[in-house]
Amino acid sequence: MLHVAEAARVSVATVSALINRTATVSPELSRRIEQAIRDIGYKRNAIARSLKMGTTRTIGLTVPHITNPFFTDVVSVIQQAFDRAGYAVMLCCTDEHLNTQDDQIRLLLDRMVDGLIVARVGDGAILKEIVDDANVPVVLLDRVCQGVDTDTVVLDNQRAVFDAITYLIDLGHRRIGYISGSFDISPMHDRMAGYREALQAAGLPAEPELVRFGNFHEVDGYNATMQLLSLHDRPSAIFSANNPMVIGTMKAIRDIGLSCPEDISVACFDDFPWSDVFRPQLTTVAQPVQAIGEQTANLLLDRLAGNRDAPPRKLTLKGRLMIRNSCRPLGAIAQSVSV
Amino acid sequence: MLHVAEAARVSVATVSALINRTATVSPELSRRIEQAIRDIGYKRNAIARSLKMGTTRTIGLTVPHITNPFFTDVVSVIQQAFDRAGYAVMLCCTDEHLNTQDDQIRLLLDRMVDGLIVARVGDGAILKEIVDDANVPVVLLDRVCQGVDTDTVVLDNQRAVFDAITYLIDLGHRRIGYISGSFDISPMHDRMAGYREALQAAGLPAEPELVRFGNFHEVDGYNATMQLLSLHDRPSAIFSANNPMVIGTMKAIRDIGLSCPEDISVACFDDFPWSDVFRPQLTTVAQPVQAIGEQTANLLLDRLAGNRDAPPRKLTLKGRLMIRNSCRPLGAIAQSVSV
DNA sequence: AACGCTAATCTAAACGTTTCGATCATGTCA
DNA sequence: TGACATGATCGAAACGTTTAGATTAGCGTT
Repeated sequence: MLHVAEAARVSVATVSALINRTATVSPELSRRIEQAIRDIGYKRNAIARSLKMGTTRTIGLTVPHITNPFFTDVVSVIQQAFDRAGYAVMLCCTDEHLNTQDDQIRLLLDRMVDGLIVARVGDGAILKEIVDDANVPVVLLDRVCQGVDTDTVVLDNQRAVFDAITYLIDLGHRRIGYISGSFDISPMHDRMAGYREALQAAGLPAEPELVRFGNFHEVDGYNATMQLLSLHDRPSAIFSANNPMVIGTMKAIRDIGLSCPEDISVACFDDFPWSDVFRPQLTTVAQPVQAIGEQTANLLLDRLAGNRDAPPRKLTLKGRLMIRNSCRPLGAIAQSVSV
Repeated sequence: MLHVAEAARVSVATVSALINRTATVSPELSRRIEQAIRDIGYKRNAIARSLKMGTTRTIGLTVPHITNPFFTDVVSVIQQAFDRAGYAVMLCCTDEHLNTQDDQIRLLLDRMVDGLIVARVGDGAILKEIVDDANVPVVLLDRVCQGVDTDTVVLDNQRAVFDAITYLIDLGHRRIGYISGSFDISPMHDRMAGYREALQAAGLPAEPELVRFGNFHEVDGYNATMQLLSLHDRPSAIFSANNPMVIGTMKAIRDIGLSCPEDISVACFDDFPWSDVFRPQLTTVAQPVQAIGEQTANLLLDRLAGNRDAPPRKLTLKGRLMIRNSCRPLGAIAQSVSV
C-alpha cells in the first residue's frame, strides 16, 4: 500500500479510504490510485488488516471424522454458506480423540478465528474454559456438551430411534440387538434412550446382552455384530446407532453365513445416498443434513453479525425413517404380509 | 505480551525471547515471566506473529466436491498430515465452478496461506497468473493443468481404465458403454484414452454412440445411462468414469426394469468402502487414497521446509482394479465359467 | 475582509509481535 | 587497576494495515 501511495503521489490513508470506500476520494486521485494498484499488482494484506481490525473473517470447524457421510454432507453445506458470506473455513478432524481435539481448538483460536463450530467428544469442562477466555461465539453441532451453554443444533435422537425401533417391533421383532457408539457423546445417550423407550412402550424387556458398544468404526460394528450373532438366542434384528459401524455389521452377517433381510433384519442411523439402489436397501434414520448445516451456519453468522448477547438458542431437528427392505416381517405378521 | 512484560517487570523482548527460546533468559526472570503468563492467561497472538514473520503456518486446500468419497478420503489424510506438522488447513469446495474457483483461490491467498493444494477445473491460465504473483508453493492434486508447471500428484488414469475395460473385454463384452465426466479436467482425457486404447488393442471399433458425457453428478449418470440403454443395440456393459455418477447408472438400470449383473454389467472409477457387502458388489478402480494424500502433503511440506528451487516433481500412482461381481461373463466365455 | 462550513487529504498512532543493535553488569586476564 | 570478553536484558524499529484527528483549500455569508 505504501508503494501504491508513493506511485500515486498520495498518502496511504487516501489509498485505504478508496479501497474501503470509507471516505470520498476525488475522481482525479481515484484514477491515479487505481492506476497504481493495477501497475503494481497490489493485493491488500489480510493479515495486517486482521491485526488492526481484530477480525479474520475466518471460522473454525471441527468434526470427528470427515469420512463419516453425515459430517461430510454437513461440512459441505457449512462451507458453502460461509463462502457466500465471505468467510473462510478452517477444518480440523479430531478423529474422536479427546486430547488432540482440545489442541486443535486451541490451534484454531490461536489463529484468531472469529467463530467456532464444534462437534465434540467428551464433557465440556475444557471446552468451556477454552471458549470462555477466547471470547468467541461457538455453535455446538450434533452434540451437546455438559456445562457448555451456547447455541446448539442437534437432532431429536431419542425420537428418531424410538420410531425406528417401534417400526421393528411392529414388524414382529422381539429381540432387537442394539449397537451403540461409546457414551462420551450426547447423541449416544439419547439414541439409547429411544431404544429403551420403544421396548418399554411395547412391554418388552430390556436385555443387557442385546446391547453392545463400539467406537464408531467399521471394525467395531463388525465385532459387536459377531457377539450378537453368537448369542444362544440371537436377535432377529440389529440396529446400529451409527453409520460406519453398519458396514461392519453387514460384513459380520456375511462372514457368519447369514443374509439380510432373510435371516436377520438391519437398520441404522444416518442415510447413504446409494441406499436406494444397492441391496439390501438399508432402512435408515435420515438426518436433514442440508437443514442442519444451514441452521448451524445461520446461528453463527447471526452472532458474527453482532448479535452477541442473545441467550443461547437450541435447535432440535427431526429425523426421518427411510423404510426400505432390509427389515422383514416376522411371525404372525409375516403370514399376512407378502415378503 | 505487553501486560505480561509489565507484570513480570521485564521488557517485551525478554518475554519473546523466553517464549521462543531464542535467547537465554535467567532462571529468576523466567520464573517471573512464566508466573505472569499463567496469571494473565496470556496467549500469543498468531496474527501479529504472522504479520511480522511473513508466515501463517496455514495452507489452503481446494477440492471440487467434498462429498465425493475420493476427495473426502484424500482431504482427511492431508488434514491429518498437516495437523501433525503444526499447520492449519483452510478448506474450500469449488463445486466444479470455474468462476467461484478462482475467487476462492484468491481468498486463500489473501489470507496469506503458506502453500496451496489445488484440485482444479479448467485450464491453468488464470491459476498460473494467480499463483505466480502470490509466490507461494502449489501442489496440483488429481489433475494436471495446462501451463502450470509445478509439483503434481496424479493417478495413471489411462492405464487404470485400460485395465478395467480390458477386463470387461476378456469377459466377452463387445459393446461397452462409457460415461465420461466433462473434458475440462485432465483425468477425463486420460481415462477416455484408456478406454479407446483397450478397444483398439482388442480390435474393437470405437463407436461414438457408446460414449456419453455428464457433469460428475448422480443425475448426469442417470441421464447418460438412460440414453445408453435406449439404444437399439444396447451395450452389455457400462463403465462410469466417476463415482457419484455410477449411483445414477444403477438407478437408471433399476428404473428401466433391468438388473445388474444379469442384464448389464457395471464397473466404475473410485472405490466405495461398502462395495464388499452390498449387492451388486461393484467392480471398481480403487485409487490409493492414503498414498495420494500423504505424497501430496509431503511434496508441499518439503517446499515449505525451504526446498523452493527444486524443479517441479510429478508423481504418478497406480490404480488397482477391484474385481467383484457386478460384471458377468458373456457368450462363449459364459458357457465355460460358472456365474 | 473576516468568518465559518464542508469536503478532501494527510499525519501519526495504534494493532501485537520479532529482532537488531545497544547497554550494562560481572568476571577474567594482563 | 584497567581493558575486555561474556551473558543477560532492554529500547526501538519494523511488519502492513486502519482511523481519529489535524490540516488545508474552496466557497458562500455577513
